[in-house]
Amino acid sequence: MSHVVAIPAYQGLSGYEYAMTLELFGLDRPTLPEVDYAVLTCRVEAGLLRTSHGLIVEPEGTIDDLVNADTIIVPGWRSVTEVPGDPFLDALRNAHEAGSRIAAICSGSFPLAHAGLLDDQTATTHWMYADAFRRQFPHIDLDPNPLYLFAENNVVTSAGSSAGLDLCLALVSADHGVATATEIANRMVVAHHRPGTQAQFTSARVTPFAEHTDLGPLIAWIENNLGDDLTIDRLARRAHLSRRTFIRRFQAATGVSPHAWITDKRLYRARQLLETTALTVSAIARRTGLGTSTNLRKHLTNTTGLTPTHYRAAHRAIAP
DNA sequence: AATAATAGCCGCCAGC
DNA sequence: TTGCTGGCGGCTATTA
Repeated sequence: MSHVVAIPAYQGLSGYEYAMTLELFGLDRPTLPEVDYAVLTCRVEAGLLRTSHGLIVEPEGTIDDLVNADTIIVPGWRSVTEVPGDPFLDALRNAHEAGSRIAAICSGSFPLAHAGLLDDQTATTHWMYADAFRRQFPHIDLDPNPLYLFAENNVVTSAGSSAGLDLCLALVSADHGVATATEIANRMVVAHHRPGTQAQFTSARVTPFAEHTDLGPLIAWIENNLGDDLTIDRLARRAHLSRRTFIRRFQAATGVSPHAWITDKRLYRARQLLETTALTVSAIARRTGLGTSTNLRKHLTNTTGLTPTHYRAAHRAIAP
């Protein structure tokens, strides 16, 4: 009997995540007979359903079908403030009660949280929504770092958009083993199966507000001098602040500690150099302030899961 | 892969 | 009082 994967559809859902889930679980793969998923899209709200970008979707099933699903994949919910209607929340609760595995992509974790399915669990979501999530659900332990996270109660949450693909592959892996998941990943031409523990890409989250603070000029200077020996003492002196105050002010401005922020920037620069130049890894490490190639390698694998060589190869494949 | 040295970080608290 | 500062001590993370 097929393993039923239900995808609830509502007004303003994420079309990308909806389609990605359909593609992964719905595509017929005759050469992988053991992979026997039956996808059922389920209408949660009445009327003409459009994705956040206006695509019209026409689900086959209804909200009542959720309870019979083996797995439910909840694509991005339209709002971090709007509480979904009770019928949807009840359906999620009933399905969970009945033993369905429930997975959320990106802001899809919000309906799960509203339904109480994440109470006293550890969950994740897109890093941009982390604050909104924590404010509304203080009793849920939110970890904004991983790509996806299996809670203890048969519920899984994941970070933004593409992390949903990693999540879905992880589900396949749980159902049919790593080899099958890898095979599917290869067919979808997804470069690699990334582990859930891999960090969400963080560079973007740290700068936007920083330049409007009193440390703005210093932060700009740091970005232009990543190759220098940037110790806390030197930076504090340059800012005419004590060590202690510098660290505090820096965190207030960027949200992360100086060292974490600088390493993030250095790695980002290193990635650019790996992509666009033929410099040796050691040279890139030196130039970006990461020091040694070993160190560069460590940070790169932590964040992307790829070694420098593989990282280069992956980008060459796209842009020779 | 394990280790030792070093630097970063943070709670605490007194002082302005 | 409140709020920010910054020195100290020591634990933790990072690096070589």
